[in-house]
Amino acid sequence: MAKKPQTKDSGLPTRAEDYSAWYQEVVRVAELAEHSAVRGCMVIKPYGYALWENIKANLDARFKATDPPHQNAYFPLFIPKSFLQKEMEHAEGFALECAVVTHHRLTTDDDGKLIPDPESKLSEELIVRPTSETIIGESFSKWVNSYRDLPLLINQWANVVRWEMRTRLFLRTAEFLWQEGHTVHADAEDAERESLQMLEIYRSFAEDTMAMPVIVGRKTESEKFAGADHTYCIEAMMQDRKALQAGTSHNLGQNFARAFDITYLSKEQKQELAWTTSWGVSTRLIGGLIMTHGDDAGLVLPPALAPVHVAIIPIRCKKDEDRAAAERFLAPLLEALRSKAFHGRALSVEVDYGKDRPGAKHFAWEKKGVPLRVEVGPRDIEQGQVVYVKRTHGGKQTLSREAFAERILDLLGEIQGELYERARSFRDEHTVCLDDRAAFDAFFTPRNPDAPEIHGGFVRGGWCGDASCEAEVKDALRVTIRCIPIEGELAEPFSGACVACGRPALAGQPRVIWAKAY
RNA sequence: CGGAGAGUAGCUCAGCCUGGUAGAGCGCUGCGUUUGGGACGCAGAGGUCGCAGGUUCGAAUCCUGUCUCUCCGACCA
Repeated sequence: MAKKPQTKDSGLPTRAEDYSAWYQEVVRVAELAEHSAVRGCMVIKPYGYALWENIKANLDARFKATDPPHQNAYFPLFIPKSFLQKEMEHAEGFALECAVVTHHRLTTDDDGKLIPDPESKLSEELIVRPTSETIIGESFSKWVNSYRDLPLLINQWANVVRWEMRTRLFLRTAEFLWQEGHTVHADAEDAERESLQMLEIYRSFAEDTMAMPVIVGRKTESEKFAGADHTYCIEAMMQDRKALQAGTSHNLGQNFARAFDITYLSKEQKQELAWTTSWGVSTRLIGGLIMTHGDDAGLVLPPALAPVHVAIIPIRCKKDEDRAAAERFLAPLLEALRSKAFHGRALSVEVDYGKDRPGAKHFAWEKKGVPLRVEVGPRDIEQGQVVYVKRTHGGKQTLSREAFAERILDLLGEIQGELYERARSFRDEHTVCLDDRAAFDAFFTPRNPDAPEIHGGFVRGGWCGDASCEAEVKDALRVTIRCIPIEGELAEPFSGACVACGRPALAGQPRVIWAKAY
């Protein structure tokens, strides 16, 4: 393992020193996940999984709250190879990273070692799902008969496997957890409406719940999902100024309906080919959360998703009578706090009666990103007050016990807002409009190529629309077009030149977002 | 999958060059003293040195193979 530089404050490498080491240490010290014995796969630990459960609960409610609502279902982990064969463009997109099941039984060889039983070779190999369009398409072709069956709006929460060569906890693992929505529509307009509706849910979840600002856009041909007509996405900027695709929504057109014969009888008594969409977000969002809000002291969590909202650290609680006094003082406070809810979730409050000294407890909860830490000592009990520290600022404040209980939702709301604002100004500070290739190259080139410092960001620049131009930039600088913005000022048409080649930018298209990406 | 680095206690690492049978700090357990931002004393537990072969009287150390992780590329949510 590479040597990890340490700072004496937090024991963590700093982001500026070594961003990658910082990320990995935050995942470790916050007890989110660890590497498993299986190559490329992670163990998600209870605190990390609690975060995922909160993400899941929030999104699940949003999916079910649409009109008409989406419903959850579950489809098999294994996909017959022939299903992938039916939509080759899609299959080719995943071919390089598929796990293939070839046998269904083990036996022992002459040395007593376990081997796949040659007698048990499958007549048709099974692919561990890298995504489920094909197997769900097969079901949908049976479920959809009439225009009355449409729209069909299904989501599944599942694990998927993509045999990645290079993995990083949460950001890219061979197996990951996600949700994948799959829908069927009577016409192109309704499918388009659906893919945009789900994109908007992702945007508001990212911004309102994760406090992570995103750019809403469309992928270029070369970046879109294989098999889709077009792909929408939300793109966020991490603190190393690289882009993270945080969610995607695909309008699949009639590609999968054609491959899997998803047809319906219309009102006009005609057999019609349906239109489908798919959309998903994954445990990668947790990586995004870490890299959007984390600081050199560790994880920082938005209150809307934090597994623990408030950590209470009693001072002097080892002796029975001291602990009893603390418990008596805290009982009404805990009751008041736990009866409240933030972003639809009851407040989670932990009292740390552990053996460590108070300072050690502060550091531990700070590393875990808990939004508010509260300190209650004998002096506070005497005066009926609590001392609290916001994770976003660190200064100690004092409030009466009752006032704190009354203010709690405001405090959490302030933290939620501060995190969003901080992330948005960071992104805006590192987003530039450029029209000149030399400036573009300089922007994306580190001063020290041997140990690249954090550099670059988002460039808003013109694009001629030519894929070979994209390829040339990617080859030269590892910079790609993250998206073509479709919302707000960013989506205003641009009539200048392509920042890469100087030819006129595509008419009616806005400046596109160029960046290095995860 | 290419290039580079690294696998020794839960974590961070020393020991390897020059072979002689396992170390430190932190963490963990017990007892005591402590407790308002990483406490201290005493006593303990914990490692077939990534794995498999080989050389040797003897391997953490030398050789071969293999697996895994990290970083940089290619590919990708």
